[in-house]
Amino acid sequence: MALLTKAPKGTYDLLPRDTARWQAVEAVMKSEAELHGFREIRTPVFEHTELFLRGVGDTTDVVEKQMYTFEDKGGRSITLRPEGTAGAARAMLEHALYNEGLPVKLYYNTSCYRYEKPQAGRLRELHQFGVEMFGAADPAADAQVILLAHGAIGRLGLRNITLEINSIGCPTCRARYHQALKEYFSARCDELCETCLSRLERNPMRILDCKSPVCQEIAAGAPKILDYLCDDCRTHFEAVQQYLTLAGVEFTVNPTIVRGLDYYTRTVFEFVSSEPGYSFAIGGGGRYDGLAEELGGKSIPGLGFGLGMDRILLVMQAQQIEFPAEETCEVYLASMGQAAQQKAFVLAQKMRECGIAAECDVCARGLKAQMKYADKIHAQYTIVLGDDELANGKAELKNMATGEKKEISIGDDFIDAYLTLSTEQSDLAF
RNA sequence: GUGGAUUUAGCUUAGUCGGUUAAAGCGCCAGUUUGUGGCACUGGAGACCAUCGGUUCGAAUCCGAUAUUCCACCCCA
Repeated sequence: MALLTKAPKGTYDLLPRDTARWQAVEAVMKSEAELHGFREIRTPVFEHTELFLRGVGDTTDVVEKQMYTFEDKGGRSITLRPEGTAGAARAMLEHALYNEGLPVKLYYNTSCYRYEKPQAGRLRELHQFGVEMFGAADPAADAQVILLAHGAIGRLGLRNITLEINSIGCPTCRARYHQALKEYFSARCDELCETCLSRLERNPMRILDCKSPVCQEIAAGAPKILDYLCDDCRTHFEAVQQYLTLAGVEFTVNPTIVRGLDYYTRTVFEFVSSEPGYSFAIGGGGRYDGLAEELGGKSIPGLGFGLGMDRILLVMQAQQIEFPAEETCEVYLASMGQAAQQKAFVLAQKMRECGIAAECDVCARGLKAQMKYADKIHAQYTIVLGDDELANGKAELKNMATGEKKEISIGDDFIDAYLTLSTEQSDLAF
């Protein structure tokens, strides 16, 4: 039992009682993306391993330590996608979507896989909503993509989320900055903590947000990325901020945002939750102007973001954000005896054919049990059928909220009678 | 990957110093005189006490390993 009835580590089941909220969140994302002119793309769960080595970067933690990679029966090295951008970029290039007019604007809602050590909001199967825009190099594109994520987060009603942005420059100016950082920290390497010593070579920018007080003090005097941006990158970053300000979006510039994927250039951003117990990034993204070329395609700029659906749902739950009511049964047809059960069966199906959510007994239970069930599923109306009703061709339509009953025909005019009565009732409610 | 905690019915928990049929609330199923939900009452089902092993006459309880979830790192959505 222990093994067979337990979902694998770092995964979980989405149960019927939870799917409605997910659908609600997904609907907001989809709607916001489509408002911005993005269209859905669905790519395979697995790709050639090479795609992520080249695209995401073979020295990143995600690629080095966290990929689900295996050899298939044909000897190919296959990897479950650890993120969504590489696959979308691959598909865009493969199908030459850039010939259908620029920019190419894509969105997706998919699961990603990373071999993580799980914690709350850190899973091995995670769900991301993401968008990618290709062929737009202008800062207005950066601002629009950020605006899209910002809009979706706002529409969901999330609170305590801050937008943090940074520019990590182009490969040229970033290399100069890394060099300057290395020189600065190397001079004081005997004071740095052990972790930061290892960061010195791998990713010196990480030292900037080390939690050790000593490192923080040293980092405070370190060179700033923004001072090392080339003119083009600086102008671009300033323009992005200007657009965001024009749009009335609040943000802070956080020079320590680095992002863990190699493909990023220039603008990077994160949406960070400060909800107590849930202080993590619920989404992030940036520009990746070199990605398409790195994948062997034509040089085409790009940018996008990923929002962590699992984390967003966690925060929404923590903030007790209300979700729209679930679809519930409209009419429950209770019955007593076989003839009535058959009649209920037929009437329920007739209602469904007219688009009315109807249920009837399929457990051959007693009337009381059926009424309890109708209550449990929040049926709006019930109708009880028995020998008397079958004989008279009439039954009572009961409003479960008010207890009010009205006579209803169960003959050929049943649907019409129901529609008339239920309309009258809802009119009364207003 | 490192360090620390957690684990008892579907859920939330109690369980004394190791002592025999592991307890409660909620939920589920059924009944409360034969045709109507919510309230109340009564009853029932449901737990190899995470798993495997060890100590012991005896383990939910002590020890070990493994697993799970969570926390801090690492990293990230």
